[in-house]
Amino acid sequence: MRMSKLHMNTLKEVPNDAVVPSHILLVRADMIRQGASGIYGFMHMGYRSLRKIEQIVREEMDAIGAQEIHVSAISPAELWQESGRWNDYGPELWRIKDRNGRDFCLGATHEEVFTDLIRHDTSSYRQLPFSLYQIQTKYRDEARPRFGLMRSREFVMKDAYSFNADPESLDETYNEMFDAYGVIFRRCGLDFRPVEADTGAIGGSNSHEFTALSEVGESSIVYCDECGYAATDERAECTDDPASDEEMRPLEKVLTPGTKTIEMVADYLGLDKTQTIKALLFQTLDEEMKVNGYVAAFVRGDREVNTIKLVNALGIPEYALEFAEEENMEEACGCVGGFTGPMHLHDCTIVVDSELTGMKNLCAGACEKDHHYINMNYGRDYDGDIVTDIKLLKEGDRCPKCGTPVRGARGIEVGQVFKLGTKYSESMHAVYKDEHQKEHLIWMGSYGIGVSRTLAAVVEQHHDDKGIIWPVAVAPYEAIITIVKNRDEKQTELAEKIYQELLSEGVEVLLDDRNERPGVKFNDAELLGIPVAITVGRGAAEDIVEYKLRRESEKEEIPADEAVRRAAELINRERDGRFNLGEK
RNA sequence: CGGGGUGUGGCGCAGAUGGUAGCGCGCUGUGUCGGGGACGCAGAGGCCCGGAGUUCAAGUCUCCGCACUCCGACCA
Repeated sequence: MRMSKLHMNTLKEVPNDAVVPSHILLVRADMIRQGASGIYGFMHMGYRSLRKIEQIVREEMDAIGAQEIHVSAISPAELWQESGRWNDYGPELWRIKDRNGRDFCLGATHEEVFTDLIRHDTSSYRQLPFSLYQIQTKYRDEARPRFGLMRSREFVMKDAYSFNADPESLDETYNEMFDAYGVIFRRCGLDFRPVEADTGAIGGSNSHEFTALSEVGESSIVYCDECGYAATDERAECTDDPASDEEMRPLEKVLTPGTKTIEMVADYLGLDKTQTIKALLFQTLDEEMKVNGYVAAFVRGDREVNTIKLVNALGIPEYALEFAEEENMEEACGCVGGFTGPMHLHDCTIVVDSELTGMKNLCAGACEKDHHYINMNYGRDYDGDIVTDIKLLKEGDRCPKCGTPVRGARGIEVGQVFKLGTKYSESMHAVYKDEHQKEHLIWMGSYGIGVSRTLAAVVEQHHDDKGIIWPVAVAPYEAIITIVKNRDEKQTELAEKIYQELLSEGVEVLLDDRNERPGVKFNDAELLGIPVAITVGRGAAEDIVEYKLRRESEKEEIPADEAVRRAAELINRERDGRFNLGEK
């Protein structure tokens, strides 16, 4: 590609609405452009990189025998009603009507569509197992799109679905997918961790998230260096502290004026936070998003409530739980803001973290202004409607597998795999017959990769203050030839020669033949992040060029032939990203 | 959804106390340049987000919308 013909307009200044590096750089390099909040289009450079990621995904899916298809991004409401997700998915599902008023939605994910697709023509165990996938634009009407491609309302996703005869077969496919995901993200040059995850709105029994490590990521994970355990913080089980063997002391109500927070109470009474009970008040919503109940959740004062565990314990979808409107709940349930405890509450579901049942003589709100109880004990003084683990695991807490303190990290969720089990085959009646004519539900798995988000994750992990540093495997172009002085025929001729030679070597190469000053060209080459840069300048008469890799700081003056040879060699070695597979 | 911020040429911004718009970048032409976002000269380009008010007069003041964005909630 001759850059004089390229339609591209790089930006010198940081766009005013971009805050994270991937967003800033992708916009500045004119790889993406915003259409509306959370809606982006891809310009030539960005689209090339996107397609490279797609291609890596495609190759690895094909390698494990998954078959690529392509269905519509629009699906009829009936399918979603059949599975129950027309309601369960919540406002994030982007609903549209046709001219006759018939309901549709833009596909947020395609479990229903794929299940429907195969249920009519899958009748025998002999047809199983198989997997289908597509690479397609997905739509989720996010409450808060942000950070460019990181969380957008329209995004490119690879979604795969497996159809298996039994749980063992599903396990096998799941493991193949899991391994393929590792290969895909390594080939893209990402530093990532697979972690145990919650199944969320997709459902199912078992799930792993692939998290690309990044400070600006929205996922929070914990992992154990000792035993290798890794999970999203919301998913991670917590180990309860051992039960106390203290004697139960008599319950006592004490005056604690103005102590609305755990810190204040603990200070005022001279207690450790572990001797207090923290209350969090929620309200639950029905399908019309109207309040239909209240929940009081209790954890030890030093802990945080994990709302994912809480909704799972309550058996409600995530969107149906939110913090309570305090006054309303006080009126309905008898709690008192800042002084709520597990006693004297009524008309609400009381959820008690399992750890509290073993703790003795704790301090909790008395549901009366400026008063707390001390020496409160589970079983004697209060009970819970639900008693289970609702704590958030934090850095430094004990690993649920081996007890070593875990570490925390942030990351970008670039992929997630689910064992769906029979959730969809049951609601949508997808069955097969075994060799004895007996009907069984099909076991399913679902496997997603956020392709456009992966692009953002690569940039997050590969950039410097000058711009992007693409790994060769996902670079829009692999090499760039910069002509320092366009008017110098020696330079243009040599650059042209190198250009042709690289093309004939199969290298994807940009020739910067624009009538610009060298500074502009160098800056663009670095902003765009092209892995190999060959500069044709004052040495042109002697056939000497400058050879530099974007990811390294040293430049070398070498003969043009050698530059071509070295560029082609490096690019051919790194082009498919497989050289990364040996790393770990 | 709650709380904040911002909407002014393509982009980034400035426009006290109301008087009909300016700067930098970019763009067009031209000349001098040519190894790190050059300089000179000459230009083009704006219903100041929308609507309704107040006023002799509104980018500026008042309401009401809308959009984008940040923090949180939500989502994954």
